[in-house]
Amino acid sequence: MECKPNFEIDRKKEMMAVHDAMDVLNGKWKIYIISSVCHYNRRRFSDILNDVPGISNKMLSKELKELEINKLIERTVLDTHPVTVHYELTKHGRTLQTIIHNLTDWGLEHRKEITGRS
Amino acid sequence: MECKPNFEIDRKKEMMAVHDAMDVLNGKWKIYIISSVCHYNRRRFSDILNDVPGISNKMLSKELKELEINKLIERTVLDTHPVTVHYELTKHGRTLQTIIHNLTDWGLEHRKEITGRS
DNA sequence: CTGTATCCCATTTGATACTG
DNA sequence: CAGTATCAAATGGGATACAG
Repeated sequence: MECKPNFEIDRKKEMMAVHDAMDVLNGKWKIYIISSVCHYNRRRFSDILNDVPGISNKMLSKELKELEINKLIERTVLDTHPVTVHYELTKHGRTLQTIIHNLTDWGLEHRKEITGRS
Repeated sequence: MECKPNFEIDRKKEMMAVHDAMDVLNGKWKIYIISSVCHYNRRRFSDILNDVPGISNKMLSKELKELEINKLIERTVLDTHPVTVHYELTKHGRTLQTIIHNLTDWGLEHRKEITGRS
């Protein structure tokens, strides 16, 4: 088994990469926020607040900041009175669509599996 | 836009499915545990403890139970002294490989994006 | 409208010790 | 080896009030 050493290194790298990805999607709300913004292309703070059932303004604010730091969404302040703020996915953020789609498919299959082929 | 209503229903369903999936992968350790078990096909408690850096036996025990409840892993007790316990992925658990692979790829790209094309 | 600041509770996680 | 028990600490998250 001369492939074993590389095998191990690859596994470390894989774990790190998965960790990076999960870190970004972590928390109770991020995927829903992304889903909301992605779905409408461009969305305001209070719109997202309505889109995501149960989220508080505090949490939304916090999560949006983290998503911005991770360059997944872009925040645009419009000079209106009172101010309007748009959020939209960056190009990088849109690359998450594949993952969200996979998670959706898997989630549907999983529910079947757990509930016994409902 | 006569497609709007279905659009909305689909979004709810999608959110629910993604939620189901994230629920299962939730917590700090599950994906690493899955990754470990998957990688070696069959793995013992203490092996996983070593594979996943930083995890405590309490957490490992708890996470393994949840994974078992969700039918992602199977626990086998061998009648040795002292007892040996094997964990392996179920067929359903193995379907997570696609997602883990996607997360890995995305994580690598994300790191490039954040660190500025390292 | 778009947030920020507090306060406070619940859940999660870690450290350590112990059991069959 | 494969866990459990217990206590303590950290974190997450809701409610409410307030600010630009």
